[in-house]
Amino acid sequence: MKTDKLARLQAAGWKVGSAEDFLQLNGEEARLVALKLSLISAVKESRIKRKLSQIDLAQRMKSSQSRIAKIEAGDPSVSLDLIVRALIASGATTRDIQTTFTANERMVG
Amino acid sequence: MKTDKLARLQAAGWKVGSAEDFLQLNGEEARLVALKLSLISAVKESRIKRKLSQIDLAQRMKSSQSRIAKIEAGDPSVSLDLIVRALIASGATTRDIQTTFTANERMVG
DNA sequence: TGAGTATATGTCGATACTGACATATACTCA
DNA sequence: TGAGTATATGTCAGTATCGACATATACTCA
Repeated sequence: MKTDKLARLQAAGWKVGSAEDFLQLNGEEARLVALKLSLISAVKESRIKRKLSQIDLAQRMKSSQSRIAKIEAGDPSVSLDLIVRALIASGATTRDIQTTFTANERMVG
Repeated sequence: MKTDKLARLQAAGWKVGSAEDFLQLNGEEARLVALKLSLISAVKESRIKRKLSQIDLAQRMKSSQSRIAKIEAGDPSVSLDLIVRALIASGATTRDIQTTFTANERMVG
């Protein structure tokens, strides 16, 4: 791609891809996935700790038992939003959430 | 609603709502919103700190300038997933993210 | 054994979210 | 003034994600 055209595209607000960008993104994607996995573990841990069934937790966050199962199974159809909602609804404390985040970040650097 | 019907619904995995649940959810919803706002601030801070334009950041995460603007404006069409992606892509360090989380949790209790 | 309870898996229609794209506003600086 | 650059706002079609729902599997315990 010509440099001037690239500059014009960038000026207009477009994303411009490259192999390097792709590799970089993979590293960041891995970091996000690692974070999700940490939060998922925290959800199950928090739920069990408070002796809540999946149905109990589902009621608390107005979701369904099958969604909770999918959250804990790491199903790809589950968003970070939903995971964090579940973590909050499960009664995880400030410190629980913080610790999860910290532990995850420590792992992935 | 009859109790036995409620029990059957619960056994089948359904959510069952109530005014109390609703109020509880609002508190948890507020907590999630507060978290999002903290992370949004962190994105802008991290981006500025590293002297990246919105276009630069958009390229890094294969998104568009307009999306970054919407993230930073707190547009309701932006998910937690996207905010965290932006935060990671902006080059926020382990400590930055951790600090954001800690500060947020301290605020919301 | 079989009834009760908890969890897992699969499907579906509705909605939320996405990047792409156009365009507007705002702020340099020559 | 006006060209260049950064940010903001609005729309849209495609895709991701949602809760709802059915059903399967697994584990107690009487």
